[in-house]
Amino acid sequence: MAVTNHDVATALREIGTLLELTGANPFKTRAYETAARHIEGLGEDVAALAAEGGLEDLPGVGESLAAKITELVETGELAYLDDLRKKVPEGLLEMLRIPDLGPKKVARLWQELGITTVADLERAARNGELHELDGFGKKTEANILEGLDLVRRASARTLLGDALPMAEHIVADLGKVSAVDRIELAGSLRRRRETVKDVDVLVTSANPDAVMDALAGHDLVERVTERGSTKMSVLLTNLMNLDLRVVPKASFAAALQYFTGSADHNIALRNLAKKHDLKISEYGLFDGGKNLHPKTEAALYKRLGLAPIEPELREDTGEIEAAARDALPDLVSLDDCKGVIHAHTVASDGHATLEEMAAAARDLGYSYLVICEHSGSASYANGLTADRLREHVAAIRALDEKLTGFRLLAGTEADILADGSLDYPDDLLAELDVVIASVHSRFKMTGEEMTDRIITAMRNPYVHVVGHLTGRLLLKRDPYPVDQERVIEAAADLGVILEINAHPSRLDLDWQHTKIAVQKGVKVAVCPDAHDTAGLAHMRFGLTVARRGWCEPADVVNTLTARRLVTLCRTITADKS
DNA sequence: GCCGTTTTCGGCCCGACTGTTTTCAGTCG
Repeated sequence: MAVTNHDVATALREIGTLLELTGANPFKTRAYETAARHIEGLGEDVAALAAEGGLEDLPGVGESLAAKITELVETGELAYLDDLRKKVPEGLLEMLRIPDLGPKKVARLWQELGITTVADLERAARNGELHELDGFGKKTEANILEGLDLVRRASARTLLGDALPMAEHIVADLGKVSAVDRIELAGSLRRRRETVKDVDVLVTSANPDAVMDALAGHDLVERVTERGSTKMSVLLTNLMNLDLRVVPKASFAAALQYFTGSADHNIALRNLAKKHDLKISEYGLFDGGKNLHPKTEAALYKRLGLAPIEPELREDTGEIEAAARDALPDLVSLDDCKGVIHAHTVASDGHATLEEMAAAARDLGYSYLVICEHSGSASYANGLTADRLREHVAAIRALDEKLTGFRLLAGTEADILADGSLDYPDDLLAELDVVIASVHSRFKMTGEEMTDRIITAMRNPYVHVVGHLTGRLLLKRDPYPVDQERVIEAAADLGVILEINAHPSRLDLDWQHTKIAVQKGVKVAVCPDAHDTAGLAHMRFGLTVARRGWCEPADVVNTLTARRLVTLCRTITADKS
């Protein structure tokens, strides 16, 4: 299997981490991480770029890294990484996951006490061997044991779909506290990352202690882990960490920008500030010793010669350069979406009726809903045989007739069989308004077989949309191997739409490939994959992917009216026939 | 290891908090 951009980025990151553990120059380790990030966000194949000799044009890639990347993509191996792996015990990487244990401490535990695994570490901590070490005290030893316990109980990351509602609930409650002046969610939640490690909340207040007391007493707070005069950390009941920062009123905009991140975006922004002889911190934008106190984030960006950058775009993947040229996308929003595509009902594995789903979609302000049940091969999901689908289409048409001011459209989420065919006959598919084709079985093919399978399905004239392209379940199941770039090329070529499955566990396409797809002119459909009326709210999470993927309204087919969506699908079929 | 509107060498974002320290290193974001 060819070496992908992701493989290269992973290898470079591992080198960075291993170098940290060997006590290398921290700027050298950072260089590996920077390069990894740029390669992961790259819109083209790094192997192809290596073949053309263009690697050194990439930001963060110089002579040395270009040689290593070339070796990796040409041979599938990297001697430098293999050597590092031989030098550094594998268990040290696992130890780094423990809070407050960083590369320096782990390296000392390894070199001075011979600790190479988490099991060694726990035994040594319980035996009181750690506090003998210079710079390690009894408190550190106890914290390591506590951290070990936490790592075992908590998953490292939390789904956006779980974390965001919880964080919004806490922010709303704190907002009612009289000592709170302004309060905003910051960090990766504000950027709407698909999974998050913790919650960042920013507050201005004349009485920080009162705010901290209120947080400490909140129902969703398990215990306080850190509390200073401007910063507090708590462990939430779901074992997520929440950081609260209190800043002066005049610093709010700078602090919001700062604590929203990402770290990479902020580093790039600070470098840009330096070129303007300015300095940025969470307290403001400084010209010499003078704080310019930007009133809004937009004002801060403007002072640096940049158009305002939406939080979802702040990943240092080209947004700063685009802002400098005033070439940022006009991001799609939920309000732009006129209709919902991809919902199930009791006919397959959903929990609500056609009537209930249609009413719920209309109540949310949408003007149409496309019903897409599973097909017969998805027997586990009570998928519809051809005969049952014919009856179901008739029921959808009949209900659509009765509804006023709202359209109910007939679709399917048909299984893509192992050979790339669908399990419905063409004459039946031709009756449907929207045909989504998805892989739900036989995940263990090679990447090449899987990619061929999906592209074969896309060539079927009646297929309008490819569902959840990689089949990933966030924090649970890795994507099956599929060459997403090749599928995107095929979609551009065939005019096929790619689904952004909006279920919080999927968010598939991911935002990185969404960005690549729309850059190539591919349209996307944000699909809640709703199995009940509450599931229609997943649209919100799908939109975060679209926005992080630089989608404008015209890139997203949900912004079309029902009539225009049906016309688009007919055109796709006609163009392929 | 990368990079240059001052630089091909000497920088590399910046600050809060904790714990182990009597002035600071490590970690985190």
